[in-house]
Parts: sequence; C-alpha cells; structure tokens
Amino acid sequence: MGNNRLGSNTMSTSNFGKGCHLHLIDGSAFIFRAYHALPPLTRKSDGLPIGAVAGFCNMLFKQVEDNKGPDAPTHVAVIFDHSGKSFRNDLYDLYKANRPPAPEDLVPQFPLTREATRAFNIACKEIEGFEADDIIATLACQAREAGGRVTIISSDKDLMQLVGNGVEMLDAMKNKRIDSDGVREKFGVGPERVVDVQALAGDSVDNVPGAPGIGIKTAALLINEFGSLEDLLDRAEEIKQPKRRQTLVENRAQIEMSKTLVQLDCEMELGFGLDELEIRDPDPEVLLGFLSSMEFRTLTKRFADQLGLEAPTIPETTPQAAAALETPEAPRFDTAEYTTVRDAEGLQSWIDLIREHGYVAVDTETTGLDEMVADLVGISLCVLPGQACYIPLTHKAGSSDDLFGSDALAEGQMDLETALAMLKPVLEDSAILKIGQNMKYDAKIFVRNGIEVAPIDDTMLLSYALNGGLHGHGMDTLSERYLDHQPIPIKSLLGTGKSAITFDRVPIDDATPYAAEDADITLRLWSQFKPQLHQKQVTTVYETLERPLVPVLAQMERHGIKVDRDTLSRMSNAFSQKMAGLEAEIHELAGESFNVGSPKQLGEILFDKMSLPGGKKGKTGAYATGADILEDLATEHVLPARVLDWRQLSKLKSTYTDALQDHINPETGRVHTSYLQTGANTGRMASSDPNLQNIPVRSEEGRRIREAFVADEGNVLLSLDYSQIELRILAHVADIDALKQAFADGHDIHAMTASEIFDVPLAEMTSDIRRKAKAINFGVIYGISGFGLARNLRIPRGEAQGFIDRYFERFPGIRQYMDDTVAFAKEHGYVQTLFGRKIHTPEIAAKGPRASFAKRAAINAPIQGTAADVIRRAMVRMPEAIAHLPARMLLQVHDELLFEVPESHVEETIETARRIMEGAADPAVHMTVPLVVEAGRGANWAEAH
DNA sequence: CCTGTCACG
DNA sequence: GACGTACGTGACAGGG
Repeated sequence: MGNNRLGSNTMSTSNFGKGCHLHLIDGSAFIFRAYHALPPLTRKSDGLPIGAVAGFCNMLFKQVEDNKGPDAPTHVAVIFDHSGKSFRNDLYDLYKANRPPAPEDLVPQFPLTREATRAFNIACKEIEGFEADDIIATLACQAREAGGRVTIISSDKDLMQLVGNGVEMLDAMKNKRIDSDGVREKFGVGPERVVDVQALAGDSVDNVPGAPGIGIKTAALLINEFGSLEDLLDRAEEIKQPKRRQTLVENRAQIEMSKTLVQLDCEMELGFGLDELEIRDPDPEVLLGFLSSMEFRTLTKRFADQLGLEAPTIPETTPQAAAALETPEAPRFDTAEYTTVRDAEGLQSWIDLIREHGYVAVDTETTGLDEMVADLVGISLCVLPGQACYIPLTHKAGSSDDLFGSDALAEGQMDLETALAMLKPVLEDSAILKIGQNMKYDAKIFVRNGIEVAPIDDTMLLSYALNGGLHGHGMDTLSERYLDHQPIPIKSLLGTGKSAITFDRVPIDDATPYAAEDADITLRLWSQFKPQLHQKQVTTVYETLERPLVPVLAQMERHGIKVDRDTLSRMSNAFSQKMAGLEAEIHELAGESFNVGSPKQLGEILFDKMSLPGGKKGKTGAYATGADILEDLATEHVLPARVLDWRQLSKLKSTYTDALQDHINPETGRVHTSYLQTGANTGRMASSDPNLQNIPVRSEEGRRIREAFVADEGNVLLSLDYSQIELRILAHVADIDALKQAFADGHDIHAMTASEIFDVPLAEMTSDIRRKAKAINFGVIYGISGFGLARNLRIPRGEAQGFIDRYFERFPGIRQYMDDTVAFAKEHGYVQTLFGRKIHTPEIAAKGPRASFAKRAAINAPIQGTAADVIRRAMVRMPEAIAHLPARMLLQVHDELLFEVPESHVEETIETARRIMEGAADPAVHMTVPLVVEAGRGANWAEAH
C-alpha cells in the first residue's frame, strides 16, 4: 500500500500538450447518481439488476453527444475507485468508515459499468489502493503541466482543490461549470486553500474528523485571516475567540492528519500516459453488442440510428439467457446427447463455443480424492443445458477385470499436453467465467498441470450463500433438490471397498455419460442459483466471503505445514508403552482380560461385574461410559481413573501421533489439510484429511503433539489469534455498555463478569469465582440453560439457574438480544451475521426439544458466524497484504491464523497480519468494541501458540 | 453404516 | 408438567 507514491512522473515523449482538452469522468459518482436517479430496473430475461448500468450508459452517451462542438475534448477517461481500502486507511483506519456498504442490487452492476465504459471505447482506469480522486488529481496535474485544458466531470467537493490554471469542474447534473470563482463561492477561499478549509471543517460523510465545532464558514474566515493552515496552527494563540483558540491548539494533530486525508495525491505512478486517453470512436459492433446484451432497447436503437445501422433485435428473452436459465423447457437429462472429444478439431469447436458464450462449466476426473496426489484423467465441459462433453486424457487400456491392468493408454484420447495447451488460454482468460462444483478441487488439479483457473464461480458456494442451514451442498443433494435428477452414482463406475478401481480404469464409453453429466448439472445449478444471489440479498456474502476465499484456501492447502515424523513416532512409542502398562493394571483390577477400548465391554465390567453406581443405559441398551461418568466414579475407584488415562493416550496415539504420520506427503514432506468452506452452517470452515483444527492443546500431554508441527529451516511459526472475539461481538451486537467499556479498557472480561454477578470486588477475585463467570460467558454465547451450565460446572441445577438469573439481571440487554434473535428466526426462518450471511433455522418452528435446540443454535449462529466472517475477511485480504514479505499463511483454526516466515521478517509480518486481522470488519461494519489480536512465535506450534 | 467417545474453537 | 438440553466441527474404534 502506498508504494511508489513518491515516484516521479517523468513524462516521456507525449503528444498531449497545448490545445488538448482532457475530460476526466468520476465513474463512481456517475454510478451512484444513476442508481439513485432510476427505478430499480432489471434485465427482463434473467432479473439481473441493471438500472444503474442503464443510467450510466445514458450519461456516457450524453457526454459523447454533447462534446462535438469547438470545446470538444481531445482526450477522455472514466476513473473508478478500486474496491477495498486505500492508502488513506493506513493513515486513519476510520477513513470512510461511516460509509454504508453499497446496496445489494448495485453490487453486481459495478463490473458492468466498467464493461460499458470499454464498450463505448473510452479509457477506463482504476488502480488498487488508490481512490479515483487521486488518479484524477494526478492526470489533471500532468495535463496542466503539459499546457492542456482539463474538465473534471464530478460534483465532488474534494476535487475542487484541483481547479485553476486551465482545470475546471463540470457538474453534469446541473450542467454548471465551476472555475476558481465557483470554488471561492463554495469554500470562501481559492482552490489552493481548499484543503486547508477541509482539514479544519472535516467531513462527516468521509469521516474526516477536522476540528470539532468548526465548519466551512469559520474555517474560511480563519484561513483568510492567517493566510494558510500552517500559519494558523503556528499562531493559534493569536486567535481572539477563546473557544476557537482552544479547539485549534488541542486538536492540532487531528487537524494535520485531516489535511493529509483530504490532500489529493498528484504524484502517483500511474502506469499509463495521457496519450492512452485520446478519444476513439466506439466499435459499433462492440457497443451495440453490449447494449443489446443488457437489453437496453431504447439506447440500442438510438445509437444504431445515429450510426445509420440496423439495431440488433432484442427478443423478449434472448436465446442465450433463456438457455442459461433453468426453464421448464430446459431439456431433460439425456446421456446420449453427451459427446466424447477425442481430437484437437473436436476440442477446438468446444473452445469456440465457450468463447461465444463467455462462460463454461468445468469438471475434472482424477485418480483420487487427494488433490495433492491425484492425477488428471479427463475434463468435462458444458455451455448449454444438455450439451456437454467429456475429454478423456489418461484413461488406461485394458478392461477393468484385467487383474494387473495395463499402464498403456487407451485408444482414442487426445494427448494430455496438447489438450491442456489448448484449454489453458480459455481457463486463464479473465473474460471467461469458469463454473464448477467445489472449484477449489479442480483448480488445485489444474495448478499442478500449470494452469491457473480464473475467474471462477462455484455452485457449492452459491448454494451455501443462498441456502446455508437448509441442506447440504454436495452435487447429489443439489441435483436432486433443484433439478429433480439423480446423478449417476460414482460407485456404479468405481465399485466399492477393496475392489474399487480408479477413474483411469473406467472405460471411456462409461466415463463420458458420468463426467459430462456432472458438468451439465453444474451449469444448470449455476443458471438457477446465480440470479438468486441478488434476489435473496446475499451477493455481498458470496462475492466477499465465499468466492475470493477459494484461491486463498487453495494456496494454504498446497503449501501445507511441515510435520516432523520422528517426533510423532517417538511419541507413539511412548504412548504404546504407557498404554500397555495401564491395560495390564486395568485387567488386574477387573479380575479379567477385556477390550478396554470397547465401551460395551467396559460398561459390563463396571456396572454388572463390579456393581458400581450410576449405570445408565442409552438408546442402544449399552451402558454409558463417557468421560463425565468415569470421572464421577474415579473419585471412589481406581479402575475408571486408569481407563480415563488409557483413553486419553489411545486418542492421542490413534488420532494424532499415528494418523498424522500417514498424512505426510512424500513429495513435500508436509501435511496438507483440506478446508471445506461449507463445512459448518455458521460460516465457519471445517478441516479434514487430516483435521488440523482439533490438534490437542488443553492437556499438557496432548499439547506436546504441537511440537511436531515445525517451521522450515531458518523460519519460525507465527500464531495470531483473536482475543475473545465472540464475546466482543456479543458485546457489540447486544450493545452492552458495561461489556463494551470493559473491552475498550482492556479489562479481564471474565473477572469483570464475575465481579458484576457475584458482587465481588475485582481486588478480591478468586480463580474459582472467575472460572464460574467464564463458564457463564461461554454459556451465554451458546444459548445458556440451567442444565447445561450445571453440568459444565458440576454444580446443582438450581444453583446454576441462580447464576443465570443474576447474569440477566445485570445484563438485561443480553436477554433482549436473545429474545430478539429468536423472534427474528421465527419470523424469517433465518438469522443473520453482521455481514449479511444468512443462516437458515428451519427447525425453529418445530415443537418440543427440537425447538429448544433450534433456539440455542439461532442465538449462537449470528455470533459464531460473525466471528467466522471476520476472519474470512482477514484471510481474503491477507495474501495481498503480505505479498511483499516472504511470509506464508498456513492454517486457520477458527479464530487463529498460523504463518511461516523467515526469522528476519517476523516483526514486520506480525505487524502487517495483525493490522489486517484487527481491521477485518472495516469498512463494512464499524465495531464498537476493538478487535484485539495476540501474537506468538516459535520453532514449533506449541511454542508459537 | 451407526454410535460413542473425545480432540478443537 | 414433561421433554431433553449448552454452540460448531472430524476422526477413530467397536459392533452390528
């Protein structure tokens, strides 16, 4: 961020100069004006909101029309804000924090306005990390220095500082030109002092603080009296009015910071010159094509008339859109329609088809489920429902009942390299959307084959954003539910169990119907889901929390984490020995030999043979022997205590020290987990194969397993975790002043809670009272119940209920929040996170215990889900933020991110990652409680955590 | 394949 | 008044 800000603008041999006239259009202003000026129009064929795009095109059209006179521009550009933060957020993290997020139905229109600009053949510019204003400022300065004229088409007062010496502004709405006198009228000072006035007056819209109590009028008065802001601040003591004097002296730093916020950057390194902005005539075909694809009938006709061309007819529903939509007329599934692509000519015709449509559903077939190991076997494509193909690439010859198989390739397949070389430009083309079901898998396969697939859409993630909580998001579920079609089971091709074969052994003729069908299903699901995003108001969730996370996770997974096999192996041996000893002792105590690992046999020993109290049988008729029950027995008897010890070791050995070794990739020497983005209903992710989100930490013995997770040579592991994030979110959403204050002051939140409910002064706090309060705090997040708290604290139920009652007495706002949340869930059938993620709660209407279950889940979901959204936002921004560092993000554990970085860059990485994590809610949500991130480092995960 | 158990946040 | 109960996950072992 902010790099190259001081770069000089050595303008190489430019043709721009005297007599030239540059028009700079503030694109964002155009968009918002168009959005608010027009009713919410939608594209007829598919319901895509396009009101703002229509207005935007009208305004561009008018610009072109009106500028044919003697004052016509020679150069023109539309400048956009790049989404995300600008360098100003580094100066002041609340900059523009007051801005509400863009309306849902406007979001999908942003990229379309860029497309529109290009269709008009007007230069379309945006630069990451900078606001449109800075680009406009730099261009205006360059043009002025070159001796040309500039018209800035915007009414943004922030741009008025640029006016003068040939630079003017034009308010397109009022059709009013603003020159130096116009600026003086507005600000009371000339353009060169506008920033001084703004620095003093501040701006509530952009959240520029300024000097409290001083508006534009007063600011102008002061600046005119003292000449400049600097002189004013230096001589502030001379101000006559005591109040004003005090304000200026006290807020000097804030005023100076405000000036840097409003001061536009005229010295940006743009990466393009003024010559690029020279006016060009639009290509009629491109422009008419765009306008008609938007289904703008009037605009299309007007433009065609002007050129004396025939306007393309726009059917009530374009064939393309009709085909893309899952309409009742969509063809039924018919595997006979699928084709097998066996040569370059066949593939080329599909590539042509893809380029014609601009999107394609893609699916890969591989030899296994581990994308770090599996090899590509074939690729299927689909562009229209019912029309799909399969490209077999590495199927093996020989029938599947050939015991030894054959390593020779089957006949009638394209050469792998040739096919990939042909597909690569399409799969990497930024203008062609690649649609997949669980695209992360396919993208990882493609990366290993030298192809970086982008941009992508993912039907699994679309379903998750749209239908989270309602059902699973696997292809089979979605196909049955939304297409009323049962896909061909993979088992029918591969078989099951020991005799299962890999996909490369499937005969090509059997593979085509299966593989092509998957692409067909994916395309049909996409056609159905995509338009629903804005209808259900989850475009932002999908576009900011789901889609951009895919490449981030893929990178983390591919990188993996180094795990030391010897450490694990030694631990396994130690556990074996200890377990053998315990087992012997347990058999001795029982008076017979039995399987300690069998709850059934253990129950019979404990409750039948030894007749210990508390034997309760569960649904299956077996005695329950859970840890809680054994712990109760352990106070009186040795055997259950030994079983508990044995179980802990057994768990650690089988699940961790043994199993993890099997997950070390022989090629990389590292462990590569797989994250399932749709793993939890709340927005959390799940990790599997292996699960690296449940590596032991609570017990001393278990925590040592983390010593096997090590940094690569010369590197260290960094762990950054959000402190108390869920309680902070609760304090924010339930708006509890006492909790918010405690977090703002950095107090111990559990001790504070304990002090409030148990009336114990903080100075006299004991660890036991604090422990109880901590349990209550967690209980609150989970939708507290007397029974649950009682069980957790091992206290009588009545006592637990008393704690809860007192808690709600002290924090009535929490109860209010819970009641409101449940009521919302009942009314709408879902609850929401602060970032708009919807979590459906279909069980809320049920009767009996299921309803209470759903209630607690509904209370928990917005809190857990908001925390999940926060860390997702941090993860999405992280790769770019640490791109200049040799650091890698390795793992996510719900509220923790683990990094690997050379020792030389530890401090810088901590600083950067912490800034991203702590600011992750901004600017979409302004948290009234600070998010705090704690950092640790070490040679292994145990030390870092 | 289901259940119980237990590891994590 | 009875019902059951803290929220969210994944892996492993035993036992049908």
